[in-house]
Amino acid sequence: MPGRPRDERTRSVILRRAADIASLDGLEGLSIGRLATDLGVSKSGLFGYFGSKEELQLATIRAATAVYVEEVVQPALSVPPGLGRVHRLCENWLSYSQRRVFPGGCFFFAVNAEFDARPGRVRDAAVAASLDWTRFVARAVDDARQLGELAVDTDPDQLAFELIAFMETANAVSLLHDDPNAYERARTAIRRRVPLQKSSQGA
Amino acid sequence: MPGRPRDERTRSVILRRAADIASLDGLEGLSIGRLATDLGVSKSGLFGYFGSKEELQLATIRAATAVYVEEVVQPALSVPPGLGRVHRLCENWLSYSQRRVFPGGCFFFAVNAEFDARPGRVRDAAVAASLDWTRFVARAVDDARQLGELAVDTDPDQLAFELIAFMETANAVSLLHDDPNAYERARTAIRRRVPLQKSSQGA
DNA sequence: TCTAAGTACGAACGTTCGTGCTGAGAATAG
DNA sequence: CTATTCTCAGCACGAACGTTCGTACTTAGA
Repeated sequence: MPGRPRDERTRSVILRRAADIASLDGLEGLSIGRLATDLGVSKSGLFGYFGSKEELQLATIRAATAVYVEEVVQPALSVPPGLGRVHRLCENWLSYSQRRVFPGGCFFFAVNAEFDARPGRVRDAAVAASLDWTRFVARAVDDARQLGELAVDTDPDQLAFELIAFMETANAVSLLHDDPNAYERARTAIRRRVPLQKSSQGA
Repeated sequence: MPGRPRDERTRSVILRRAADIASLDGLEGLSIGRLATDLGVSKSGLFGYFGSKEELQLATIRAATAVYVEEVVQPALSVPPGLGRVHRLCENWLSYSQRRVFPGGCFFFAVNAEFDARPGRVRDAAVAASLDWTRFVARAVDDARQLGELAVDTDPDQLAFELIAFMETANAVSLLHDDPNAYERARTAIRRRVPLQKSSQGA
């Protein structure tokens, strides 16, 4: 049973690179031999860290999740609940995608599209991460609603759907058409959909 | 019939199946051996139709484009320009995704996400198809605007971005979370963003 | 009927994939 | 110091990949 007691720092270096590659070529396009060559270690040595390709893929998703939480989620939690947090959340996401924290744009956009029709543990992990994120956005929206900063009859899931749609499409368009305007389009759409300040129609 | 290229009907059967597989597993996950086994022909025989994997991928994109045009674009052209056509376009797209014309949802959503960061002819073809579609939607929106059915200061590219965002995200959410509500969310978002009938705020 | 063209086949090429096994060398315990 | 443990590189394996090749078989035209 290999995989466990190895150097933790080396492991995280491997996984950070794995996430970069996966954002570009997908988690299937990520091959152990190529990753090993890339990092200047042997294929079997790297393999020993994980024990199987599927474990490597799952570990890569966990590592990417940590980056995502640090880049997008955490800094939004430092803002009090309400519209401010909603906007901060969206801006963090757009910045995370635009700055190419992963060279292939949002890691999860790539992986979700790759595994959305392939059963297995990797898909399950991707689905769970996506669900967490969707709920987090909906919660932030609902907080703002309950604080009276959005109309009482606002459907948090519906609004979260629309905000996520703008963000992910900005990511997609920017990558595919190398069009930096995509992010400004998303920002415009978000501003149009969600008021910047508390409106006068609170409950 | 000497001199004729290989049987055109067989070729299109191959490509239709290739598009189905690619919508599920991507154009890289589409392997010649598997496709041949799937269709009950020899690998080399199938290979002879295309000459290289890249040519097979390009031909598959062309075949999928034909399906897309027939399912989404053509029937929208049968309704006169204006808001009606815009709504028809969106509804055709959502129906095409929801009915799983390709078993993995929208073929182009899968392929675009797969190749958005990989240079090459396949990417170029995907980009071109995406650009055509985006312009087609923006044109339909602009037609409606010029007919006075949308506010004169409507930005067609911006609105097209938002509509496409709703549609593609419905496709993604439906696949990943097996959530049929996703399409209704998109329809709700579209109705909210684009009036069903000509409003009173025309130019 | 004979010939030429052309399709589709099986076999095999070299490469890369994921995955085991083995053995050298470093680290650590007594 | 030796003895044990752990890590990683090297090598080999079988399978699958895209691709090439030689060759039966089919068919059109002379």
